Amino acid sequence: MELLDDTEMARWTLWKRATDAVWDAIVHDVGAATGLSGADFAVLTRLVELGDGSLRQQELATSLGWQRSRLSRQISRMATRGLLIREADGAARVIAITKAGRDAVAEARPVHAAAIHRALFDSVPAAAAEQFWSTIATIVRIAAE
Amino acid sequence: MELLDDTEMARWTLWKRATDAVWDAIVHDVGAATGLSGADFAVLTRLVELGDGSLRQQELATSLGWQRSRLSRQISRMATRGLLIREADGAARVIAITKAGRDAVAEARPVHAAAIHRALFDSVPAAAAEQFWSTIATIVRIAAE
DNA sequence: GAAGATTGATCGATCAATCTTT
DNA sequence: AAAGATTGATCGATCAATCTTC
Repeated sequence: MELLDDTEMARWTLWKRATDAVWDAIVHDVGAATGLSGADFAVLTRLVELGDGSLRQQELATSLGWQRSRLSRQISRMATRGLLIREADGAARVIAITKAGRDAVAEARPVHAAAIHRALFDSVPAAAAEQFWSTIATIVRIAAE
Repeated sequence: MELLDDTEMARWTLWKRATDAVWDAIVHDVGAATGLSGADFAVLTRLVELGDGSLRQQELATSLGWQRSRLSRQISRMATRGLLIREADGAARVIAITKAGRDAVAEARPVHAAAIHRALFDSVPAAAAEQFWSTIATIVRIAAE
């Protein structure tokens, strides 16, 4: 029945604040520049990178790690805003990015990249980078078990 | 107008997955053991640690870094469940933990601590710890600017 | 009926507007 | 009016139930 000691509590608080602050900074910058939410951006980049503009909804869900219903609603909202369209293919749906969606993601990407550099990469000293990123990789592996 | 190169993209994806996985693991374990959400747990531990059981709503909001309205609604839900009570003090409110709230947080704390160890601390090699946590501290400082 | 997707119900978060006490 | 808090409206997330196409 152990609890966290002071150092551990401080480290946990630090971790929580760091992870929130990085995400908030990126969402803020991308949103301010383009009006896209984190979810919007995630969907659009997958369409462009994995599917060259279109993907089956199923594949999109898998690559995002989202529930079907969440993606369905997200797509509805994005379709309303003209960022993508839904095309039927039998029982399946193919989601295709529109011109407006491509424009938005093209505008967002450099902002996204710059925000990640500023909020995250720039704080990791070059000398510590290897070690740091390998630790993060270990965390993913263990935490997701 | 730079974008992320492959290594950077991989690192960013890794970071996002690691931070999500750690939080999800902790929320899952605490929720499964006690029925408390991350927000419930955050509120209750502040009451106990900062206020020895009760705090002005204002102070609670500040220490959580939450908007007034969010806290107000969270407190309403928690009061309904008997985890705390609201007491008027002029225009202010004093939030006091109940017996049920104390029991819940007492049950949750060791689970929370164990989850943090497993999902986060155990993945940071002792030899890299100093360096790692000081990098996280730098990230907080820079990202939150 | 199995695979793929959407919908209803409900909960949680946020903004702006409002109410209350001093 | 200022400080403290709540409420209405709306958006987003999740679960279970439902609809559609094969």
